[in-house]
Amino acid sequence: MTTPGRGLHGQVLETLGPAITAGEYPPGSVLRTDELAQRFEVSRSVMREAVRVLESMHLVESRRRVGVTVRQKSEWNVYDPQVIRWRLAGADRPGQLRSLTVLRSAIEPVAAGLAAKHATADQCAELTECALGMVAHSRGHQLEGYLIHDVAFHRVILNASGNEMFARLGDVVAEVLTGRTHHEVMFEDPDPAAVTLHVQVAEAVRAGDAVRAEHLTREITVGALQELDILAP
Amino acid sequence: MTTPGRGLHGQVLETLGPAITAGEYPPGSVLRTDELAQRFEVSRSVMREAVRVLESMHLVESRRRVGVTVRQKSEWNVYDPQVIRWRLAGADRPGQLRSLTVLRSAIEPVAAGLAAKHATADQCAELTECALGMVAHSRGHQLEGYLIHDVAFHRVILNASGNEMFARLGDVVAEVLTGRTHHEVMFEDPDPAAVTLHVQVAEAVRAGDAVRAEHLTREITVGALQELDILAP
DNA sequence: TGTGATGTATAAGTCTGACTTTTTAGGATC
DNA sequence: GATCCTAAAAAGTCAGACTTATACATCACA
Repeated sequence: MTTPGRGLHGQVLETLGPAITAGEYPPGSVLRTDELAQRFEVSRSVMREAVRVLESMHLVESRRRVGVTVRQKSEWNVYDPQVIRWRLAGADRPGQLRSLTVLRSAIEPVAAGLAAKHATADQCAELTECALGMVAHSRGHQLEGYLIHDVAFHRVILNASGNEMFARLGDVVAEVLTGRTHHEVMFEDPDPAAVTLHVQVAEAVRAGDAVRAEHLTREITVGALQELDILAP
Repeated sequence: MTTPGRGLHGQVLETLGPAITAGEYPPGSVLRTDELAQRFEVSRSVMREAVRVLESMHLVESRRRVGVTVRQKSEWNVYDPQVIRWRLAGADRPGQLRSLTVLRSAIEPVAAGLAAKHATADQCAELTECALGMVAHSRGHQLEGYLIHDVAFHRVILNASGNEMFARLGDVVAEVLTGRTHHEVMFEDPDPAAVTLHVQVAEAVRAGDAVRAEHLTREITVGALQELDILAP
């Protein structure tokens, strides 16, 4: 799924990044480049490049005479796909999934509304195809096939919104949906109501009915929130 | 406002980053590290670190025997605060502001709804204070004072939502609001209706009325969209 | 003519060692 | 006790040599 560590510095990041995001080095911890270089058995220049990347993600801050300090969690670039992957692979995976699901619930309905206005004929067709694929795989424990079409469906919606910021969340949504299917409790077939909603969203988008598309998508995301017990009493 | 180029590699990024995001090097363009190092009069190691940062932002891709290739715009990490700043400083500033405003319109209402449920007493007090500050500076061309309280208001909402993904958009919102006041057409005093809405949102959050807080905030963001002529007929 | 193996040039990748610069801690001085 | 000075520590910078992957061209063979 993920690109396997481009170069030596990439391999270092593959273990150092998750370690930091997992809180193994609590905020305020100070690391030294030389020591890290020894620990990972790479040259200083390679380790420096790795630190630069962590710094650009706002995970650490490098200062003279002090060292490489781990930043507060609140400063991290939590939208960086790499950071998201690291956190999803770590201990606070549940919390991360909840945060991302709430984010989805805010974005996707609006994206669907915009998609109803801006989607091309090709995108409408693709959307319908995805929805039909979901229907076709909604029974008889075909979870993998269902997931593929589900992910594709939401990607099309986000892309068709015409907003680049929304479009870039395709990977995040994919990660959340995949995570739900693979790691969370989901042995049974998907909720038939959810499947129907997807089909209806595709129809609404094709019909150019923005209000309806937004409303239906909101129902989908409410369902996602309920699965994680995120809802007001 | 922004940290002025930490280190030599940071200074290089300050001119190379904006150049790439501005499309000065179109996607597919190939740069060579050595050549760049010469152009910027820095050593190869410094230039390599700069390239690593650009690579972590998915602005470029570095491959052996080929060079440093500029990626498609659709691959960029558009949520990276640095990338956002670079783009806001460049030619496609208007488009960027529109994208971010649409993003706001999706996020902030949901954030306000969550804030109504999760805001602490301190946050409620701060919110009220901000709203009152906005009222106090809403007449007589006190745009700067108004802006400060406006930015603070939205930051509190996002933080009080309790969602880390929302909280991290505080800087983005600040950038959009500041941009609107400073660069766009805004000579007149703010719309009184908008000021009232902010006060009402503060009240709703304090009262724990999530639905009302969300609805009122949606009205605010609709106003922001209308200012940029983003709305369906 | 097309296809597959081979070779080569190229640019990134890596390592090392020496040097510079900034910043902080701690001591000396008043 | 406050201020200044000194020394050490760690990141930062640079130059040069070497390694490695790989795109591309060349050539042999079917």
